[in-house]
Parts: sequence; C-alpha cells; structure tokens
Amino acid sequence: MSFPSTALAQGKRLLMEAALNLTANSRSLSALSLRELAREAGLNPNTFYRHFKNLDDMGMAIIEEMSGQIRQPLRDLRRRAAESVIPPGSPPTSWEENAPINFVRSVQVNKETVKLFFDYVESNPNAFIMGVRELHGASPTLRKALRKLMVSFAEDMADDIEMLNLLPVLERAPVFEMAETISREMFLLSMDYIEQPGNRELIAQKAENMIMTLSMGYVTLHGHGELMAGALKQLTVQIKENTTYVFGGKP
Amino acid sequence: MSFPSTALAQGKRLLMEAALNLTANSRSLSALSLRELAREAGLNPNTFYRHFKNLDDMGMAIIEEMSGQIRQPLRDLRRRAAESVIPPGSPPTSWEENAPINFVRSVQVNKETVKLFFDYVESNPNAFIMGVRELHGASPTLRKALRKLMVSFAEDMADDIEMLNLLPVLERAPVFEMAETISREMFLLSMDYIEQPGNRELIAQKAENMIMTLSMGYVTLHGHGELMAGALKQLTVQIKENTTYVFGGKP
DNA sequence: TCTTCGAGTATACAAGCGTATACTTCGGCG
DNA sequence: CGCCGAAGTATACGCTTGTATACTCGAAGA
Repeated sequence: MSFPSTALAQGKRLLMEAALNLTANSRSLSALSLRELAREAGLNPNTFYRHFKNLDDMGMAIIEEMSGQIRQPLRDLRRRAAESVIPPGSPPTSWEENAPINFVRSVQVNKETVKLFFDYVESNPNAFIMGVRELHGASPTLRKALRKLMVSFAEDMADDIEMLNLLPVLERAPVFEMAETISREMFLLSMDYIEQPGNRELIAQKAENMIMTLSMGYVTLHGHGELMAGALKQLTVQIKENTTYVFGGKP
Repeated sequence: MSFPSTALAQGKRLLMEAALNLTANSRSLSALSLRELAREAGLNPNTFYRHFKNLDDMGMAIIEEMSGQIRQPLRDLRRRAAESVIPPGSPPTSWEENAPINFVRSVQVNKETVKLFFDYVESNPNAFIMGVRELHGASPTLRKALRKLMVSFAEDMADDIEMLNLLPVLERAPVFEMAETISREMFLLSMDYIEQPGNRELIAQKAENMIMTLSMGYVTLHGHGELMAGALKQLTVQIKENTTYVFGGKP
C-alpha cells in the first residue's frame, strides 16, 4: 500500500510508508526506532516530531489512512463478484421459492469474492501484514482502533449479504456475528496467503470452505435448515444426473 | 503461568517468567531488551547469555515449556467436560439411532468445555497473551513454532471429537479442519476474555455459538444435514411441549 | 582434597537511542 | 515586497543498550 500524495505532507507520507516497509520485514511497529524510520524515509530524525507525537500516533494515522483505502474497495469487490454471477437486471428470486438457484449463486459469489479478496491482499501485502500484526500487537491504542475497523468490515459484509440476497433472510444479529467471524478468519488467512505463495490455491479453497461452513451452520441453526438441506439434496441429484459444475467442485 | 523449578536452572526460569510478565503489559517479545529482562528477573544482564543465544532462543524455550504445560490440561478439560455430561459407563449411542440425544450431549459438552477453557485462560493469562501475540508477531521463528503448536491443539481436539463421539462420524480431514478453525477462534477469543472482564458471559456465549455453528455447518455439508435438521426439529417440538432445558437456552 | 565447571557477577565501552534547542528553506498571503 | 508559519535540518547531550573480558562462587566428581 502506498499513501496518496494528496493532502498529506510529503514527509508524513514518506514516514508512514517507511513504517509499512519496515514492519513487513519482521518487525512490529512498537519495536521501530524513530531514527531508523527517518533513515528509511531519507529524512532527519527530528522531522518525525513535525507530524507525530509518538509511534502510536503514527500507527493511528496509518490505520485511518488504511481504513479509508481498504473499506470501499472491499465492498466494491463483493459487488463486482455478485454482478459477475448474477447479471444486473436479473429478476430477484426468493429463497423460499427457489433455494437451489440462490444457493448456487451464493456459492459462486463466495468463490469469486474470495478470489478477488486475495488478489487485493497480494497487491497490498504490507498493509495486511501490519494490520494483522498490530491487531494482536503490543499497543492497546492500535489494537482498539483495528478492532473497530474489523467491526466496520463486518458491518459492511453484513449489509452486503442482505443487499445481495446471499442468504435466506436472517435477523441482523446472527448475520453480523457470522460476518465478524468470517472477516477475522479471512484476515488471518491473508497472512498464510502472503507467506506461502506455493499454497495459494489451497488457502483460497480453505477460505471458501470456511465461509460455506459458517453460512450453512448459521442458516441451519436459525430455522432454515430444511430449506438448505433440501437445496443441497436437489443439487446432489443434479450433479449425479448431468455432471455440470454446481457445487464448488470440478466439472 | 509459572515454570516448574524442576530441571530448569533458577536463572533461566526467572528470565522466562520475567519475559512473560513484561510481555503481558503491552510489549512484544522482540521489543524487550536483555537488560530490562535481567532487571525484572533481578539478575545481571550477562546471565542471559548463560542460558539463551538471543531473544528468539528464549522465545522458543518459553513456547516449548508452554506446550508441555498446556496441551495435556486442555485434553483433560475436554474429557472432564464429557464425563460431567455423559457419566462414564453409559452405553454408547450411535448418531443414526438417536441423533437428538447425542446432539443434546454435544451441546452440553461444548458448553462445559468452553467454560473450563476460559477458566484455564483466566488462571494463565500471560501465557495466552504472549502466545496469541507472537503467533502473529514479528519473529518468523516463533510464529512457525506457535503455528505448529496450534496444529497440535487441533489434532488433539479432532481426536477427542472422534473419541467422545461428539459428531456424527465424519472423515478425518474435515474434522481436523474444523478443529483448526475452532482452536484459532478460541485463542483469539481468549484475548477478549482476558481484556474484558465485564463481558465474560457474553464472550463465552459467542464461543459456544461459534462452535455450534461450525459443527452444524460441517455436518450439514458432509452429508448428515437431514439427520441434524431432524434432531433439531424434534428438539424444538420437545421444547414446546415441556419446556425443559434442551438447547443452550434457559429452562 | 583438589579440581573442574556451570551459574552468576563486575566493569567497561562503543553504538544507537529519544529528544531539546536553534537554525534554514520556501511557498503563500497581506 | 516582506514576512510568517510549516516543513525540514544540524548539532548536541544524557541514557540505555548489546556485548566483550575477566572475575567469583559453590557444588559435584575424581
């Protein structure tokens, strides 16, 4: 991730980028020294004080910046995935009337979203590394800020699940709870994705499974179990009769 | 967590305990200084070198020690939970024959396990704090070691799920995958549990839900959906007819 | 009893650190 | 034009740090 030059003093931007670079290479934010940071940014040590009170302060600035730059793209990516599966203009279908088709669509949107998500991770690895690290890191201030950010992500996801009709209608609370767990897991998995370039298909598959499983669990526990079980059964039959691609497997 | 005095030089033990104390108070291991550590332990700075090559080395020693001290207690606690629900000697019941009773038992074992787990967390907060922190921390060595430890936990859990008949028989792979996710989430939740003493019942509830949801999802996706949906339905009827405690709610 | 050796100590030093104070540079605005 | 404030620099000081070298001590083994 690089910070846009607009409205941010050059030195400030340079320092923030330096921090992201240094933390990616096996450091935590609180273990950086001002001088090291300044060196990496090509600036005088004291310049740091022109922009930040201390490391936590800089961390907060980075998080705010990241929040502004990640949140919308994540939503867009989900919408993009939905549109690639359900062309805009297709008539809405209720789950009660046609569970199997909605189910298949959800699975595909899921698959597509996971793919796009990891693409995004791959193009901004440092931001994700530092985000996950500091989410469990030493500074209470940063931890709290990042948790709040995670809640925002979950809220966005819950909104999108409702708006895109990805699950049979549930109450808000369980959808949100599910979205929280999924976000958390996706961010953790993003570390694996970055660190293990050889396992990327496998990790994406794991992510899809995890999301599927959680969805299925929530739906079942909240009264739509038979709907889903029925849909699953129909789909299984369909797989057997004409081996079209249906359920996350190979054709 | 305190390290047993057996077979561990006193200084070594003191240093490891000092590290655990210091990291709990908003520090990461790699951000500690040798002198600080020695000061906290009441030792000469150079004593550190008698026992460890560097901080990573000490981290590894701590992790190994923790592994030995946490793994078995976690298994015991699961077995204890099972025995409190299914008295030893009760005849085994297959899921096919009697899904509802097995289901209720699993829910109760789950509830009990979560409770015991968080008790354990509460009595060893520092170990969990440092474990979760370094699992996502700066040192690749420690990260790798802790991941391996997490895999062990997941394997233990998968073994216990099979041995205690907590789910309709699944293949090993999905059970393990589920156990991995559950372990990870439980460890993350343990941070919330430690940090938010006011929300502990809520957090425990969340943990139970998460485990239930995942189990339900895996079982459904792996072909036992109708079994479970049927069990759930029977249980709902039972709740309605005589409002006995059945499904995680209040009597 | 003497020796050996692991555990812990004392002292020392160069390097890096955070930060205070004072200075420069330069674009925008009256 | 003049100047003023924001951004960046130069120098300096007192501390802490990691680590090297040389030491003490006490228990265990010959």
